[in-house]
Amino acid sequence: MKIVTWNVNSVRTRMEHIKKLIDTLSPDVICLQETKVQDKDFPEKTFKDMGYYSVFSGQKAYNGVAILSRHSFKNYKADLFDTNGQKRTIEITINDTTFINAYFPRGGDRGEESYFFKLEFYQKMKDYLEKHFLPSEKIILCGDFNVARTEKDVWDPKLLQNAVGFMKEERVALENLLGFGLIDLFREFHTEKAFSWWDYRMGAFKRNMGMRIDYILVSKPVRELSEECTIHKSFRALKKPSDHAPLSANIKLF
DNA sequence: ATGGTTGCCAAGCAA
Repeated sequence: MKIVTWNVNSVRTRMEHIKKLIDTLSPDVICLQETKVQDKDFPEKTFKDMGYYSVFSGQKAYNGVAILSRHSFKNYKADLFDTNGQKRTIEITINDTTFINAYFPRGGDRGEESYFFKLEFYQKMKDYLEKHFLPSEKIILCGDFNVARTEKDVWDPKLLQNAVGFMKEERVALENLLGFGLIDLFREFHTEKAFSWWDYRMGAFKRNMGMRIDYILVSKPVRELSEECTIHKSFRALKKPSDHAPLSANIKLF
C-alpha cells in the first residue's frame, strides 16, 4: 500500500502535477490539502477515470481536503471537530486502517487570533483521537501540519525560533499530539535535514530555505508494517508548482 | 524576515 500526502495549493490548478504523481508513484491512497474548491466543482470524474474513488470537503477559495483511494472504503467523515466552518479534516477507513487527512491552520504571531486558533486545533485533534481510537489500532494521520518539529526540519533554526511554524508553543502542540501514540514516519527512515515546503517568495526553493511541515504520522501497528517514507522534492521544481512537495510511504497493510 | 509570490477571483485576503 502506497500512500501520498500533498498540499497542492488548488487541486484544479495542480491537476497536471497530480496526474504526473499518479503516473510516477501509482499510489493506493492520496491525501490532498488546500484543494480550494467547493464540493460541487471538485474534479471527481477526472479522478474516477484514473481509477480513484474520492471523498472531499471543500469551500470557496480557501482550505479544503480530499482523499483519493483505489480501494473501497467505509466510515467516511468530514469536519471531525469544530473549526469555525473551515474545511480542514476528512477521514475514511480501508479494511481495518483509519486514514485521517488534515490541513492544520498556518497560525500567526504570538497573541494573534490565528495563533490561538492553531493551538486549539492541535488540542482538538488530540481530543478527537483519544475519544475515538486507541493507539493500538491502525491509524494514519497525515497532512500539512504547519509546524516543523526540530532544528533538522528548518533551514535556519536560530533565525526562525520565533517565526510562525517553528515557535516553541507550536512545537509543543505537535509533540503533544504525537503523545497520543503516533510516530513521525519520515524520521524512522531519515536522519538528514529535510524539508517539504519552500516559500514561493525570495527564491526560497533555489536557496533551499525550507521547512518540514508535512507528515505521515502512524500508530505503532502501522509503523511495524512500514518500509519507506520519501519526500518527492522534484515536484517542487516543476513549472508552476505547489509550494509543498508530496510525501509518500510504503506500508504493508494490504 | 521591515521583503517577497501564488491562488482565489476580480480587491484584497490567506498562505
